[in-house]
Amino acid sequence: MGSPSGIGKREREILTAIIETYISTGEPVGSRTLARTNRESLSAASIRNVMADLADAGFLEQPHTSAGRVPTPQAYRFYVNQLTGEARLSPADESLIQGSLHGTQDLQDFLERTSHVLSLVSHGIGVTVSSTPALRNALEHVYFQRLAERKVLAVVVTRNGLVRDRVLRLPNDLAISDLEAAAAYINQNFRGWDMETLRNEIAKRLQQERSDYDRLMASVEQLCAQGALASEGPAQTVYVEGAANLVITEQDKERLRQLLTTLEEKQRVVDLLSAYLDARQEAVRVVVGLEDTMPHLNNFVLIGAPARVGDEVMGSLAVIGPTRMDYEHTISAVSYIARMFDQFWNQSDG
Amino acid sequence: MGSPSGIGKREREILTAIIETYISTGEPVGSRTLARTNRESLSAASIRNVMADLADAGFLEQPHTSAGRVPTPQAYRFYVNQLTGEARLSPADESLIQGSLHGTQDLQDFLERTSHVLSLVSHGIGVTVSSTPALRNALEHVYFQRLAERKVLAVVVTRNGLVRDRVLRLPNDLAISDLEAAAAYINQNFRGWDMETLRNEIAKRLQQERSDYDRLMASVEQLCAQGALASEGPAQTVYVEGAANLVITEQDKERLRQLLTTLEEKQRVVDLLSAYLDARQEAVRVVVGLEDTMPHLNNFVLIGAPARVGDEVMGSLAVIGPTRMDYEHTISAVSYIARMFDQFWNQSDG
DNA sequence: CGCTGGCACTCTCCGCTATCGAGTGCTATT
DNA sequence: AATAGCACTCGATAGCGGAGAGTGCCAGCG
Repeated sequence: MGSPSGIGKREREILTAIIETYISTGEPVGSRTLARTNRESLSAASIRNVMADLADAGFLEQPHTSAGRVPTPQAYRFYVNQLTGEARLSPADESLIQGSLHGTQDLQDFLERTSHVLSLVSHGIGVTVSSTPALRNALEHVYFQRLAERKVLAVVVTRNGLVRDRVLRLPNDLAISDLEAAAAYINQNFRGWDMETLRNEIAKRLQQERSDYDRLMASVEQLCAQGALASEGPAQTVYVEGAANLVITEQDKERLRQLLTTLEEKQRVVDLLSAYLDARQEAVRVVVGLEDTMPHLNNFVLIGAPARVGDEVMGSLAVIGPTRMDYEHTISAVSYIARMFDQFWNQSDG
Repeated sequence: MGSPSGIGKREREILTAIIETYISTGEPVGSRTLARTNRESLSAASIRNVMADLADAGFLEQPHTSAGRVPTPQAYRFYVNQLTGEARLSPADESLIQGSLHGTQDLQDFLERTSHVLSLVSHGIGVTVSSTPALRNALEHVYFQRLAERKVLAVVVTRNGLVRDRVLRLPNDLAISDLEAAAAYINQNFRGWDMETLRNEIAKRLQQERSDYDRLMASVEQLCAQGALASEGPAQTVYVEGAANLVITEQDKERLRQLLTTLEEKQRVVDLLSAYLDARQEAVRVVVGLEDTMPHLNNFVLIGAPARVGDEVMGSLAVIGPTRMDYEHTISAVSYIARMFDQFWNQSDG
């Protein structure tokens, strides 16, 4: 994949040069201009030959006959693979990120700020999603508050510091004491449990011990049935920022509209990230070729990483940007923030 | 204002006709086309005369000599004033709104959905903001959860159902029992209090009774100092949706970028709404001429209303759209949702 | 006196054509 | 195998001219 058979050093160098000039100029690059700008000057004609080969191999395309060549997704993949990944973030960007994230209070806050600063430094769209709580979603504490007749506020704190609140409408009214008992029962018995298995366990116990705990279990069951511990919760939080950057990138108005519409449908964004970002992988991942899953997103790349603390995945952060973007820079930014994330929570949890 | 001196019935009718055709076509309207489409057919020439007068009076403008006339902000204000406000929302829109808002759990949820549905029915930008809690912000319940050493989660439930959570870093560690005592103290003594006066009262009692409650009051004070009951809280929540609609409206790319950037800076949006939406007023308010406060927003209108339950203002909802938009329709939509808001909370609180 | 029709004039928009520049592919040459 | 030259293609740009829409003004009609 990284270096397909039949591609030698000369070809690789020229391909890289083409991609880099295309990224910086945005216009199809022709043999002549390339010959002029390139230091080890080969003649334009020789470059033409190489370009023809590269086009045959699927790395280059022509918008139309007699225009310059444009890199294909395959070319970008090649390019990304041969990046060293050693580029450092500029001090200016580092301090911008530090500044934006300073004083972060909790996960939601962090994700919101991150999506914003990502869009700033990458000139793309910054996207963050809190991890689907279905995975490793441990209960820290639950607490019920009676608001009105048959109306209860449930606040669930998960181990990773996510707070989820939800107003429940119950079929029967519960007294404050019932609620307190239910909360105490759940907190004592199930702290640290995964929400999903917790609900199953409660259902099971309900069967077995119906006679004993009758009143208590009835309350618990009623609360659970109304979704007090729903693991879907109020869906994942999704933050998308930097739509303005899209305007610069995209010339086709109709497509721009579609892109914005897509980004506003949060579920689509969640799907996109979860389709490509594997929670297990450690490093930054670059996906060229989003058009497979999302047709409007041809000519866009996803550069993302899981946001994790130790082993626990709390969410994902990503930049969606045009294929012609500064890869090294954006990759460093994403990985920098991902590292900051880990550090930040370790330091403040320890 | 509504009918400036020197403007008679004929002028009013023609002005209205001009505005309406401009709204529906989007193109400068000329005397000939107007003469053709209008039922009580005056000749084009007569209309020209009237148009010249209206232009002198500041209601119409010409993009260039020998183009049609375009309404000025002043014309829109006239137009909006003479609307009866009797238009009903179409059943389709009503059910769209009902459907989108069905199953709403809490205020944040409501505001988020509202901004979305507003953008859908108005083809503008839907904006909602939760009211600055500085006003009438009564404490319902507070609850503390120890997360780690010197790290405490504070969850504050306000009387209107807003839940605010915040992670506090304390200078000294507090035991779980300290936290429980502090919460109990606050809940018992200050339920229903305004957050601001509450903090002052605590400071006062701290002075007086230092000797007695020493340990308890120390905890309480520490928690307050770290902002457990901060009335600013994590700022107002702001929801902006429908950026895609902006794309259709706006032709100038640079301006589009600026608009999107502005809308992403939440504070700007809050400022905008609070500048024009008076919490005390009951009805829908239409503001033509946003360019005074926000230069990029020339050619945009704000149609908004406070979201209130009885006397309490919980937030505001608004549509920002191009000056040429369907005013009657949007006004009904905004007012419909504002009414639904009141109903919804009355019904579920009662 | 107000309304109307007519006329000359001014713009913008659209399509057509000619031209230019950048780029390609092929072939002859070193 | 690399290079230089040549003919050809295509997109972008500028200039031109006509069509359409609109205006202002003036003279005539009820």
